[in-house]
Amino acid sequence: MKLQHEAGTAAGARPLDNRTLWEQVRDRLREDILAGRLDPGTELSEVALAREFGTSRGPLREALGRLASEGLVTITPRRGAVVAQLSRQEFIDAYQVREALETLAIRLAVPLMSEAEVTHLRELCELMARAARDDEVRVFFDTNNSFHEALVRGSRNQKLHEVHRMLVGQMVPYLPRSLELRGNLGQSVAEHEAILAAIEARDAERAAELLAEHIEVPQRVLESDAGQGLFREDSTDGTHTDE
Amino acid sequence: MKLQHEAGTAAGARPLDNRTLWEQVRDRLREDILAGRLDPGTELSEVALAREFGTSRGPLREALGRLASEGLVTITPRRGAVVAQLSRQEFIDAYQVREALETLAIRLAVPLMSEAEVTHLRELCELMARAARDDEVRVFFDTNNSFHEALVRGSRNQKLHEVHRMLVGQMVPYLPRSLELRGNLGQSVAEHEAILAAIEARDAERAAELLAEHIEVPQRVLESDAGQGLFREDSTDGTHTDE
DNA sequence: TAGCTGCCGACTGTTGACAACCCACAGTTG
DNA sequence: CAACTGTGGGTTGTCAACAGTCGGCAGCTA
Repeated sequence: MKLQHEAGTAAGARPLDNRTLWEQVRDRLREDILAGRLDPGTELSEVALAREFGTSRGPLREALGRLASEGLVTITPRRGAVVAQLSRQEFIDAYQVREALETLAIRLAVPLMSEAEVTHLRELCELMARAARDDEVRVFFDTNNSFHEALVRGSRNQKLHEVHRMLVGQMVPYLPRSLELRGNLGQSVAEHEAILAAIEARDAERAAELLAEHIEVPQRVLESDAGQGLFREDSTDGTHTDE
Repeated sequence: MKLQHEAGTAAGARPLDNRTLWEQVRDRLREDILAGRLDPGTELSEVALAREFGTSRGPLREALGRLASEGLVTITPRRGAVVAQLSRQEFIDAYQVREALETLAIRLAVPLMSEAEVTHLRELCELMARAARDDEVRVFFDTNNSFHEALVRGSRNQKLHEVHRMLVGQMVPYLPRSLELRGNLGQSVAEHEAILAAIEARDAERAAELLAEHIEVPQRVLESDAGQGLFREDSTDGTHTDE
């Protein structure tokens, strides 16, 4: 093996912009979707977007294709691409899977996380508390995501991290609205603090239980009657691409 | 809404081949990888494959891109594509995630599966027993996969099914070899039968426990010392595409 | 001989054009 | 008036060609 390869370029010698065009397009589109600037169901015309980004249709097709594999857009052959829509059932399904993933994550993470990582969690928790107090839903939402992602990162499981990010990515466009459903943010903050306490006590089992309960909250709300209008009603095809 | 849209074409009126070229290419490449006809690390040249399939490079690039998002191939910008390789650590990681997913699946599936589905599981179990007796590793391997997939399908959770298929797809090229590590196939058959018994008794909790133990078997073997030469040693980058 | 420099071949990234397809709309027919 | 059919605009699918980049090799220099 040579001696190049990552880990050597900390900062200051970055290769300018070695990314290809379609990678840049993909990342920008992903950002737009995740930030809510592109609502689910929005049609994504290749020519229009190509004009907008100043490229040809090639890189755009490539980008759309990747985002489709991530579940962020839905491509129908010869019909075009739209920002992915989740039916209520699909969203509930995703929530269940997410619960299983994060439960695994916290079980792995509790004995593995460093003090610094736990401290970081505490900071995020305090940020959430402040955002809840000031009713800054957007900040609360982002911090909440950071908290859960930090947990997953703490598991030291790369595949878990990948799968989790993909799944959460699909849910993100709907999360702000489901957060509002959750009722007061205060309770959510309390739940996070309880989880954090269990982590600080290095009690993996209790942390996992609390996390499972925490994640189940919006799920129950959805399974009841509230929040009917958030999702499209027909459950024909959602994201599946083949077979 | 009109009255077209799937659900009307059961069989016999298929639209010949409405699939696009790149979809066909993707599916054939995926088959080749999953069936082991293309070993991990094999270089996938666009021009060579385009000639082989009789298309231009366009559809091929598209297909390779999708497979990359599925984790089946690894694309390095300006360097080309290779069949994805997993490090031992990544494989262990995937096994852990798979365990969490299938545990969730069986918990959901046990109260939901119909008698017909359980019967199907029993048939698969018997097929595995026969394959194990005759030492037909390939048949055993395929049937084993069918068994686990049937469990996931029984959960009625679409997202779970998607994520599971993606993950298993990444593991498949390495599974036959890890199956050999597992030792005698007989024990595996016994484990499956125990799981099936718990399902037939509609005991979700016991089924989940047994399944977790069952999946952990090859994991433990890997974490010990055996099977060192199966994976590449460097753990630089595996499948991650960004961030 | 060891190390560096510059070229060369091969590959991928990107583009623009052409062809095929789908949907919507208008016109026609009963 | 309702339903069907033909046409047109706009979209995506595919192709072939061009341009840029990378890695290896030959040749030069010390």
